[in-house]
Amino acid sequence: MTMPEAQQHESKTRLLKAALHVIRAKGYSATRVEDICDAAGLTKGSFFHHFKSKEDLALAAAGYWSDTTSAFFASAPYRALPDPLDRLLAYIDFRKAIMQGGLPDFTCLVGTMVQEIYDTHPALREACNRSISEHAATLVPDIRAAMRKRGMRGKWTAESLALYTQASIQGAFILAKSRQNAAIAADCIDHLRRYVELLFHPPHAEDALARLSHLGFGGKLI
Amino acid sequence: MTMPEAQQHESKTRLLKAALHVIRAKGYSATRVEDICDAAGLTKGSFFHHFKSKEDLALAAAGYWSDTTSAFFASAPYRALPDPLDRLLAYIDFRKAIMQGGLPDFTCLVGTMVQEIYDTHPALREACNRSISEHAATLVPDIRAAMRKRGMRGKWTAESLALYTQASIQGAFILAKSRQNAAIAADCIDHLRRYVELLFHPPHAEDALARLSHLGFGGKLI
DNA sequence: GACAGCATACCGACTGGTAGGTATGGTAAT
DNA sequence: ATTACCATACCTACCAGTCGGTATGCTGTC
Repeated sequence: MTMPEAQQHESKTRLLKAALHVIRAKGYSATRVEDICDAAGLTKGSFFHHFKSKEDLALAAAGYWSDTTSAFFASAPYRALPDPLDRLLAYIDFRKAIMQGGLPDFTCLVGTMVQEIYDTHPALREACNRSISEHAATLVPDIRAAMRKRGMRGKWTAESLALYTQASIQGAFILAKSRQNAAIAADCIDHLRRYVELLFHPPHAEDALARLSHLGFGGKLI
Repeated sequence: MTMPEAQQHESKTRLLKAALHVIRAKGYSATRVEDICDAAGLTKGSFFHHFKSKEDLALAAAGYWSDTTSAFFASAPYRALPDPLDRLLAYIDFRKAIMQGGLPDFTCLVGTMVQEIYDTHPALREACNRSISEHAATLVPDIRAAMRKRGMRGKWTAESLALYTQASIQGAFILAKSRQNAAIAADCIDHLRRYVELLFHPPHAEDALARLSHLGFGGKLI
């Protein structure tokens, strides 16, 4: 958690917001600090007054990203649902619903950056990792509660499922970028939702029996 | 498909192989052509003799990547399995098994590049897209055959499932990079495998009934 | 088989533009 | 008047791409 937004000067948050957009469009290495200044309507004087280097800005941007996104999800309406599994599924639906506008508008800043810098900028990598891991962690209580509610005896943990949702979403962004088309990302989210449904809502016994009879095992149970 | 490897001069493939490794470690924008030359043990003179620009190299690298990976998977032992679903699951197991060595060794070149350049290098983006899409397409016949074999009436298509496997794998790489640790990627692949199993091997009726009874619906069927 | 003629392959110094960062100065607020 | 904020001008390292040059073939011709 970085400093509350209200205390930051407007220019600083303008630079941060500009950074989010430009970096998501061009990647970290390819964005010049002047690109960010232009997008923010400021100059390098202002930039280097608020940030001591380009990497310092990236660190601040990762923190800003974490703060704004976590506030965004925490206040989303689906959070009010009473059932934990419903909340988890609604989270997935929400992730799909907010894929609006251009790719740089809904794509993940830290997922984009970490690919370029994981081997060369350790501090920045760790900031990205924190952002992803903390977001995933917000899903864990609901997953755990849903598991307990149905007495699940899985070979997987709530933590690993939470991280897997993030992997699916990040991968969906990569496909969307490669096709320059958000539709494929929505398809991926559908698969992710289906996975969670299958994990927690296994097919009804009717279906299972029908399927067994289709395979030649029918009647054994009855 | 680019030119057969045998016809290319050794130095050119040395540069291409070096590019695969360096770009996967540092990203496209941050790799200097001299980095690639150093890794290949050659000089810029040789580089610009074989490639007319850095982007030209990246295009060639994407083609080389497609060629070598598709040959690699086509000749993998699991391809000999008779059942299409077994082949699909074995593909997933294989993807997990080849996650060995450092991250730049098993990570995806085109998935890494496309994040940086999708908005600024259209030709390169398209090359990355071709590589991903063609690889995904190799899974479609097996998925389709497995669906037919069990008379599946899914709301999803073989193509979308094939692409989703790629999204999961790409996302797993992002998590692995952010944690500097391949183990998390393996966990993600386990979830992906579980999803495919659940899609094609729904739980046995015994389990389903047990679960229903646990929820208080037991006995209705019998 | 020797030699001319030419293409391919490679080297490494050089150039020109670029971009991160600095130095300096000006303005408004406290 | 001191400090925070921001703009302009400037510095300098870096890096994609160039270019002159060398070495090594390969091909036909006498």
